Amino acid sequence: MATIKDVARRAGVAISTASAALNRSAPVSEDVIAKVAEAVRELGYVPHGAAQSLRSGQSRLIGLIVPNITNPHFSAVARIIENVCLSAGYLSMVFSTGQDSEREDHILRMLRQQRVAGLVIIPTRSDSEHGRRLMADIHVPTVLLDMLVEGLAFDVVKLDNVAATRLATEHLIALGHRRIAVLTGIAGLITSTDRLEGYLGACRRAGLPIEARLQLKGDYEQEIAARSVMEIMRQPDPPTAVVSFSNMMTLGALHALRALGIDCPREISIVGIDDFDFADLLDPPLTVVRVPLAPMAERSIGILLEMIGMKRPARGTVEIFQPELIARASTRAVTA
Amino acid sequence: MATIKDVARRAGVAISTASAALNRSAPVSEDVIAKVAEAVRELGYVPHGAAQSLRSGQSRLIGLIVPNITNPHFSAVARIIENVCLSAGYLSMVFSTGQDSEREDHILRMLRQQRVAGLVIIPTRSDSEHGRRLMADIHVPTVLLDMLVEGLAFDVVKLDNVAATRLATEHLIALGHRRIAVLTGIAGLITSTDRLEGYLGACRRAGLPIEARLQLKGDYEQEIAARSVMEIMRQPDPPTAVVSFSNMMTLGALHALRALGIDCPREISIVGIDDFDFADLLDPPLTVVRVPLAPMAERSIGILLEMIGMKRPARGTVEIFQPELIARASTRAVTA
DNA sequence: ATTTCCGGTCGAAACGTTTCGACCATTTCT
DNA sequence: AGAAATGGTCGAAACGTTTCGACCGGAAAT
Repeated sequence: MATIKDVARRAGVAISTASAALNRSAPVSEDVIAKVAEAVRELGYVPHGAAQSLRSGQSRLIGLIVPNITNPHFSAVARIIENVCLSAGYLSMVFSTGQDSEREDHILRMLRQQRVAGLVIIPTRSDSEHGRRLMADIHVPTVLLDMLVEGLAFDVVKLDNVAATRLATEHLIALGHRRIAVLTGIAGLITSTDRLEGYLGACRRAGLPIEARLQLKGDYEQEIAARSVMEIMRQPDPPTAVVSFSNMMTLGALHALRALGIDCPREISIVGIDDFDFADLLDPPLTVVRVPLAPMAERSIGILLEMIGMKRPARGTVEIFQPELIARASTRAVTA
Repeated sequence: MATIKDVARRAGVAISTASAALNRSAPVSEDVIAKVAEAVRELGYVPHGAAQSLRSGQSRLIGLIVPNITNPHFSAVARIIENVCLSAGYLSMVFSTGQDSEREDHILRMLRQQRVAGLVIIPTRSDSEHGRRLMADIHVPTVLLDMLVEGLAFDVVKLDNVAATRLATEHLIALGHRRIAVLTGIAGLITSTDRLEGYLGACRRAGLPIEARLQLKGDYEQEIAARSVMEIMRQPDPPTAVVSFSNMMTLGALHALRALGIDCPREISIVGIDDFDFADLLDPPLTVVRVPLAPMAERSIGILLEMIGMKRPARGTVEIFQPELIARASTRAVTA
């Protein structure tokens, strides 16, 4: 494969001149620029990224770490970040942790080996121990998306999670529901506690009793959510509505209800956090709280590229985006 | 950041010995191995991928190029390939072409700059001109997934596309349908022509008339499919069933029908190629032809890693996987 | 007892870039 | 007219690895 040496020889100039011509990193005559460009074309020269990276000490690689690329929520993020990176001359590398912190370690290590220029992470956990570990393992500019890790100097782009569940819960309350279950997320995650707080706050403000049994176990994935819904619906006094913390858990809940022969929305209402492409094609079309994902993803990669470009350190700023309720058919006034 | 030089100094050995100890590339005493490992731990040394890649002439990067990572079909592929790569010590880099061949060029170029060790591609087109261009641009082991490009020496892993639509069409015919529309894919793609052939063959064998107007325009995405369905359903003598070439187009069709107030499956049956997670939660639960995606993806990356590992050239082999019909509620016997 | 072999270690070259100081003509300033 | 600045070019060093040939001492083979 052709190297810059071949290009230089063909263009009849020194290697350093060819390099300068390619990168416009020093004054070069028009004549030479043209000859170099010509040689590049003829030889099909493509610079060797590893050599550039080694010498210059910078890479054009951006790491993106999400819980699961298979989830429409995260693949949408990946697509946006890929686009922004590509048009800024960077390359994004996406990885799924699968909520496995060992795997997260491994990925982080591989990315470190590649000397990525920066990282966008949707962390698996948000406790301070995990935060410390992240801080220790990461030596490049990093933006946390969707999730705040306690007391860390990373920049963060996130949703107003309290507002998200407040919107959802108040919507149900306005429809007359009084026994509202909530499908919670992984315990300890700030996302989960915030969303729980939004729900609890709305209940309290409406004078609804807070029942522990209505706080269903979940992990943001389908299966456990389905099981939790199964259980509660078999008990006496089942809830008349459910607030789900994620779209995958909403699907799990629908599966469970279908298996039990319970009709949504006639017998139970469901509202989930996070809209997605097919939400309106489901049976029933889902009422959801929409997360402004695209702007959030764009902003996060924007901040990251700015940090990299201007060599500016993390400021620990937190940008918060507001959710919005989209009422469709999975919620309905309670029929006394 | 610590280099192998630091590690060597700390362990009290030569750089080359440290390297040999790390890679087991030459006999090294147990004693030295231990000391080097110790030094690595103490310094938090992580090898510089670019330097390794530059010197050794090989990278541990695998490129994956799909039409759109946002499509559940492709994100599932990405996840599988990521897993296999990671456990084989490689790193996968996923990119979406968005059916844009200029963008595909750009991506290919960037991957070439990174000197990826190999490529898994789901090509945007399959005509021979595109094939030639691919062949010219690609100088690394490559496996084509899901799509055969005419007369090329790449190894290919694909679905039996003719069988897929044959299964779908015969299912509808068995239910008594005689005016069966087909939502076709991008013209010129071998996938599309194969699928069309499967449909036409089934129709012919059943003695159904072939009507050109029933072959609806599509591009594997939602929007155009929706428009095509809108149009045909407004004409006299609309079809009683539709075979869709992709899950996204099936969703588009569903949108269109809903907008027109046409009930599926009462007034029209739909069967789509490619199952996905939510297919059974849609309204109605979708009858689909399942594509054995996981085995296909695993096989493709398996072949690729084998080619890279054994330095064996492409053999131009084609491996074909068989689809399977999953009958759910979107298809129903025609009511005369 | 001499040669051969082998485990273990080392120094140096090489991979393909970027970057820096040096150099040479010109031009511009004083 | 001489000094200083400027545009254009070059050679060489450096980035952090891997790899190769050379070396050494001791064990095995003759």
